[in-house]
Amino acid sequence: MNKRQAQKQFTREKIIAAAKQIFIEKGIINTATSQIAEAAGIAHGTLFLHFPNKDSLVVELLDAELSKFSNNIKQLIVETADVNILLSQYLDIIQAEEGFFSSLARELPNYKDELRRKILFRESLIREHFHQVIEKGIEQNIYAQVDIPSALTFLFGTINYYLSLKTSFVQQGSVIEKFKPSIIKTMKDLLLPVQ
Amino acid sequence: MNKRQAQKQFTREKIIAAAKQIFIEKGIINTATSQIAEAAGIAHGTLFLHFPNKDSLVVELLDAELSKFSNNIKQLIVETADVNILLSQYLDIIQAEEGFFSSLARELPNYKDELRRKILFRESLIREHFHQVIEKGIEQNIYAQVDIPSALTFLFGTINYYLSLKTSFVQQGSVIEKFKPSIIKTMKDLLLPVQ
Amino acid sequence: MNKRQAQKQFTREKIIAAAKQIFIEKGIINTATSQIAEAAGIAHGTLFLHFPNKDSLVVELLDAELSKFSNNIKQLIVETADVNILLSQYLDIIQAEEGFFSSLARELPNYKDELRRKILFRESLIREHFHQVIEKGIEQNIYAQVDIPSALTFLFGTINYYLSLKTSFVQQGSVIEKFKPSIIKTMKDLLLPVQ
Amino acid sequence: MNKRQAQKQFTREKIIAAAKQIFIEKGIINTATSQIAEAAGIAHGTLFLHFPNKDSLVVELLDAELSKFSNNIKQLIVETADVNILLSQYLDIIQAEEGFFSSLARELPNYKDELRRKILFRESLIREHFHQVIEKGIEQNIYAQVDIPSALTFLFGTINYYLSLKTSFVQQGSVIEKFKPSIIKTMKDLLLPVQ
DNA sequence: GATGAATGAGTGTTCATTCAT
DNA sequence: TATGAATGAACACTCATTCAT
Repeated sequence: MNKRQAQKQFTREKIIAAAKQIFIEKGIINTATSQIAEAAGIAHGTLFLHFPNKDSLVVELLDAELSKFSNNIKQLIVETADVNILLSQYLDIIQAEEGFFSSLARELPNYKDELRRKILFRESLIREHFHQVIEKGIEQNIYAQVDIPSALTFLFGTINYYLSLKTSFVQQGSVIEKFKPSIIKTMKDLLLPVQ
Repeated sequence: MNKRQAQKQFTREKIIAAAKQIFIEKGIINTATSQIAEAAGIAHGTLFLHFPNKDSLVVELLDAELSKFSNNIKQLIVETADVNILLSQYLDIIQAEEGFFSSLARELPNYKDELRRKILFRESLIREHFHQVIEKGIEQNIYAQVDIPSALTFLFGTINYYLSLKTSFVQQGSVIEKFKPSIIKTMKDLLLPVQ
Repeated sequence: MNKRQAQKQFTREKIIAAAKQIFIEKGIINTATSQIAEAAGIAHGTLFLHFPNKDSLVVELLDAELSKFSNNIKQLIVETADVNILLSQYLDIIQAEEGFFSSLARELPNYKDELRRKILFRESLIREHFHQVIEKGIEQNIYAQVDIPSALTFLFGTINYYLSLKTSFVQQGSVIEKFKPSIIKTMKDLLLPVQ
Repeated sequence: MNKRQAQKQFTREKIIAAAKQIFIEKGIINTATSQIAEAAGIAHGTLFLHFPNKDSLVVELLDAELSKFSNNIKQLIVETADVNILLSQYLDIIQAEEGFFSSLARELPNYKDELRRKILFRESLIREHFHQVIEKGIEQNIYAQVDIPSALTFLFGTINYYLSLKTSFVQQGSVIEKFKPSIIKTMKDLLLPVQ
């Protein structure tokens, strides 16, 4: 990559970085593209040189971020077969980018169909991993015979709820950190085998 | 109340009614005040005679609606002591106004602090009822010794999740109707006493 | 009409008047709506209160102006059966609003289909009158047996040519005035009966 | 011309060729310079290396094209002394590049003074040829004693009118082809000698 | 000489809110 | 009290032109 390309890549990254920062702070939907450009230290028009429109910037931003996230999760999966540990580590990863996921949870229902589908598809891949681990646990009589999809919707729904209403649950600091024990405990209760 | 006051009250109610309709159909945040006024059959400026700004209309609308909802719930509570029945009826009430609650779930995270607090406070009252019923059940060894607040956050979080992403879960018809059995079943599993 | 309506009407007319002025001076296509608003002495947004978009302002402006023009022509028609007189008076009417017709001739080919059709339809009505007068003249052997539609296209095409390239034909003053004798003379030559 | 100069010349021609194509398809005024560059297969900035600004590209393009056209015409002139034949062949040449001349007719009135003057000067050269041929015809009593400049403005004005409003006269195919007979017939009528 | 990323003023349009009627 | 015309800041997006590489 020559200097030109590097420079372009750098600008693109400045935009993405600024957009991500703003996304975390106040969401993208209610942020003007001019503000994003200003935060990135570039001219307003430059933004549209790198992204044909605001939507595609959002798509790219979320796609990149969720892709990183997915990769982290995948590695995790391979290494553990215990739901509690998996869940604990999953929550840690979310917590590490909690501002991001909180904004995502807040804005997700307002995204256009296609983008929402894209994001929910990524979530479904993660659910799949949880599904397999729980399924094995049930086979081995470690876990109760719950309906796994329902149980997972409870889990993901609850995490989404905490994230989207984060500011109502904590004044500062991490919601996930605060409620992690209770989330894990409740999942444990739900999976507790009948004795 | 004299005639003038009655007239004023009537206009106010027309606005609220129109706003509610629009709120259900497409949410309030992305609806222009002029459209609300038009739907109410009043002049645009009249709206601001009754509400100092758009936000306060939303506050009033939601407050009124949730107040009605709360009353319905309260009656319900008195009459039942079984969580399953309570939950089933609670879901029925939500389903009866699913458009409204779906919009609410979608927009809630984007409301200003005060309004969000108000709405969550109402939710907390309902949680309280569930809490009491479950608590009694635990005392009577009918339910497992779960952490009640956590269990309830799972419940309300999940319902919220279904509602806010309604269009992703069902193409048409009711999400609540579709997932009611699985919600009830999973809560049952969660409360299942160790034997 | 109460004061309110009168005021609104007045504003609308201010916009139309300003737009017409600008239309004459430099054309509407290359004029920003903000400039039109400024010239009208109103806020930029006000313009869109009276016209849903720029196009509809142009349509209204042209429609109103051409309608006035048509009415003038109609009266003329009734009163004369001599092509030379008719043409002379027709040119006078154009000359009276030459700035307007010059801009129109310049911009017409660049208008959207629908608007262009509308305008050409009005022109066709006028052609119709000329057609009838010439037809009668031919029947009475006053005029040569020319193909009337073709002859009229020559006439209207030529007038259009002078108008659209006005600034190339005269530095100041009226093109129509300048070339009126030659236009009339040439039409006369064209209609001159074989003797 | 060394290799570098040759290369430069080649690039310049690529730009002109691409610009011509676009000019024919949709006109230059409403085409972005970036699109022209893209069509030419060069970088956007390169365009401004060869032409100081968009206008001068248009000037060059039209000048070159009209120069070729003029040469064709000149040859024609030498070979014929009959207006009908001359006109017929003139229309054929226009028809052969009708897309180009249609765009030109549409955009001409909107060009800056200097460019318009340049183009009209070329037209005047062609008029000159027609003038001479008609003049001779009049001397030989083949044609009526019309005012030649006026008659020619009728001719060129009419052709311009057909070209600039081409899409209103034909849905597809050539306007010139369609109206060639009537143009020739009407000119004949106009030049018909009094007997 | 060629590149193409960057610029920034400009575009048509929207909308919560104000205020004279 | 009710009206609705007016406001003007804000929005996403375009484009001729510049200049470091």
